[in-house]
Amino acid sequence: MNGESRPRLLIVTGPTGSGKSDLALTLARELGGEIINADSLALYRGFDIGTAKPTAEERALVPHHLIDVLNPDEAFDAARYLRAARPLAEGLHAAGRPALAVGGTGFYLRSLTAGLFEGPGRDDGFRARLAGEAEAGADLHARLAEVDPETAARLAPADRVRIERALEVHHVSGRPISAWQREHGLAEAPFETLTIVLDRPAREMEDRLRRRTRLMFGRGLVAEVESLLAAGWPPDLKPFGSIGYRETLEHLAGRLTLTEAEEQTFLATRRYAKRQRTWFRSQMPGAVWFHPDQAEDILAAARRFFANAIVE
RNA sequence: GCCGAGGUAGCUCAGUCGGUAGAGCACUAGACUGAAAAUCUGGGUGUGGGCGGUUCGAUUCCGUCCCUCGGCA
Repeated sequence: MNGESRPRLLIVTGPTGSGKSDLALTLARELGGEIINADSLALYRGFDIGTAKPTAEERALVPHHLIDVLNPDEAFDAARYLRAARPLAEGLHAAGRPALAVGGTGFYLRSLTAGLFEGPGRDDGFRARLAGEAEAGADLHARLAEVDPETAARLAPADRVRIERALEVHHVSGRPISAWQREHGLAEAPFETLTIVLDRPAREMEDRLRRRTRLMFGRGLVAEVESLLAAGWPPDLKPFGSIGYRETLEHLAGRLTLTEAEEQTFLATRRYAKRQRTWFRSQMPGAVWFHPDQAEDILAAARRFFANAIVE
């Protein structure tokens, strides 16, 4: 189909440590574009070293959006990401500037490009009540089976995040989440997208993640955490539960040596990279996979993508 | 050299009154619609230190050698 062409959005993603940020910076400079962060943790101010956030110099070279926009105690989720990122991408397109969504949070990227059903948002009061009941021994999975057997059958009894969300949606809207999901079908497509997934051979990733982890601790991850704590942020905030930060907190609490904290951070990062790959494979069909060394090819593909009228 | 303890999965270990073995972590595959660096699901990957003996059958019992750790010389 021709007609009104949708705004174009170039997505650059890949597992942690694949080299997304560097390549995206190159692409954005060559294309004269701007970067919209798609990393769930780079949103938080003060979490710099452990998130390998782009430096001030890098951000001076290319405009970056959605970085350092949250305090550590601010709630955030895929819906808020969608609401923040979509207007940015549309605005860049309207201004004639290539928009690049760059980051490893696959769920956010899919939400941006495929949407989320427009049901009820998070209800913290309800969540708190549920948590209390679960504490008291309530079988939430069984409860879900009564109101939404389809979803209960799909979810493992231990998957409390999804079970609580499903109960919440039913409680607030009176409709099972499975109905919302079927109706929505992840069928939104507000953008014309080119999705580039960067990846490297296992051996290479292993070396890079080792080096990356050592560098984070060498650059003062422990001091960064200490200063966040000194600023009064409690250690149970969401971003403190992320890789590198939780291990550092364990170290500061005396439960891990520095060496153990670094080793566990490395292992967790490697495991996370694997999960990301699995997500990109199954949830981002149509993505084009490259080795970051193929920068020339990627740039050429990106130029074509932004230059040509896309005809479907 | 002597005495003691121990060699079982990639690591730390459990167990087998003799019927070829299993936990955690690691690894691997997967799921994912408002917590996503989160949350969860499946999979055991093994010359049981070497050689010999007893036995229908040895990782298990016996002998011997090797190795590791500790103690004594």
